[in-house]
Amino acid sequence: MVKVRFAPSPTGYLHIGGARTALFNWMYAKSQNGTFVLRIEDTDLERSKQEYVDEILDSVAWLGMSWDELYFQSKRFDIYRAHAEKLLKAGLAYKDNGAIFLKVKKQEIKIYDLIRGEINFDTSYFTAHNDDGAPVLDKEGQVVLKDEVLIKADGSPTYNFCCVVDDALMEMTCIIRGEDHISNTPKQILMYEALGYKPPKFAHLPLIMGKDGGRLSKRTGAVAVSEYRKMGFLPQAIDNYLMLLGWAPGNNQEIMNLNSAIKIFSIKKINKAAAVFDMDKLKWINTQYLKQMNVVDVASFLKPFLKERGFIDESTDEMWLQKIIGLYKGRFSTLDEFLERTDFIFQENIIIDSSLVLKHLTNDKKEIFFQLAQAYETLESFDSKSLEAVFRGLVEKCGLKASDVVHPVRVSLTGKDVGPGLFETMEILGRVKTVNRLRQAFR
RNA sequence: GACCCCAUCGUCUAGCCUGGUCAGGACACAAGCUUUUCAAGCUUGCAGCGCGGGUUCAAAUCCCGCUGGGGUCGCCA
Repeated sequence: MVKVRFAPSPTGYLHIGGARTALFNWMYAKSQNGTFVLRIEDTDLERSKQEYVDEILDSVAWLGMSWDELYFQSKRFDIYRAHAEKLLKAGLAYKDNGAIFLKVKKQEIKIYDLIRGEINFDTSYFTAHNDDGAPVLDKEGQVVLKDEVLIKADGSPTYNFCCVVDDALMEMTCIIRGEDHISNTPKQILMYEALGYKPPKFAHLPLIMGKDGGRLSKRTGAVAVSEYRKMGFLPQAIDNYLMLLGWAPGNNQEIMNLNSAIKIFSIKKINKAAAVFDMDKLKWINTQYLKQMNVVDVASFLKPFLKERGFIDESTDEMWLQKIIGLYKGRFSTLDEFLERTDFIFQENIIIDSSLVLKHLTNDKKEIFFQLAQAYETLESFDSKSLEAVFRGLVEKCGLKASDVVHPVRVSLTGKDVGPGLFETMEILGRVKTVNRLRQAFR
């Protein structure tokens, strides 16, 4: 029976790298019909915050990962202490300055990694080194090994110790975590051995890097899952993108939901090399999911955001909103982009960039704008077909070309020189805003 | 610096284990079609096995070295 865990520390928001680690753990558990545990590593009482715990739990759930068990290390301090005492009694650990240390002797440590194969370490390298890189030696010329802290002087247990005790007690079968933990692994193996527990298997995931090749950070873009949520990414899209970072479903398939993915997921097929996070591809995937969704679902996804900005309220016509979404489907990859393109619909007044005014709202268009406003004001049915018919009629009468008027009108109505079909746009905008904006164009 | 990990188009990757298909797909980019513009869509194009040695009839694939990148060196997690 497979059992794995995601063990975040609530000293910050869940970031995209952590989310991917959680995802691979979750996918592995699900693919093996195993158990997925969420363990909050809040042993650092100073830095751990409840708001981060809430945010992490919320983000994990939002991404569609459900956990079978939930633990908080802060509630298990007595367990860690008991284990330390046991080592003390067995003579494998000692007390010094209030802290409890595990004695480390020189030895080779072999770890088996499901992704990387065998990795070998020598405990001599745990020691401090001189400036020239040589290990510190004692009087007899032996390397001075640095013993591992189990319990700190303030009585709180160390990360490595809690991790080992918990992973052993919770009977984890495989530890899937980031590559940055490789160097912790030999220290932890030592603790497993001292405690008399059999070490689990390990799988160290390649790291996710920013565009600059360095670690993913705020400098290279958003890192918190919650930020992506606010930007209007769909959880399915983020899951899909994240699973592609270091793993491939095969058959040249890329768009794949979690349910299908867990059927074919294999931990051994995970890549060894670090991957660069590519926002463009994430956006593209988000677009793919948005396009697969029907307007009703997109509407319910968008609504909370639109409400928050005061763009819509309870009285907003549902059909009207769906019509807008239908018109813009395929034209936006995230909520942010949607708002960027449709703000003119929701806002009372628009600001037209002066360069667009200069280019499109030239005085020779004044007359046709006047006539259009006049005609639209009294047009019986304000639908795109009628609007277009009137438009073409008037334009021809004025001896103008439709395309020469379409763009200026679009600019006057939307403040943009690009967008969906002009007449559908008018229909959605409605008579009042359309006529007013046509009139205001030359004021 | 020491130790550890890694190395296929600009990016994500398939192929590597079990050497022999013009190294396949996707994003991005470019061009064309379509169109009142944009986007979408369709078509096409550009672009890669880091370098050097081996092993072999044959190497992206196996071995070694180099170079390059990343990670870790806390009584943080």
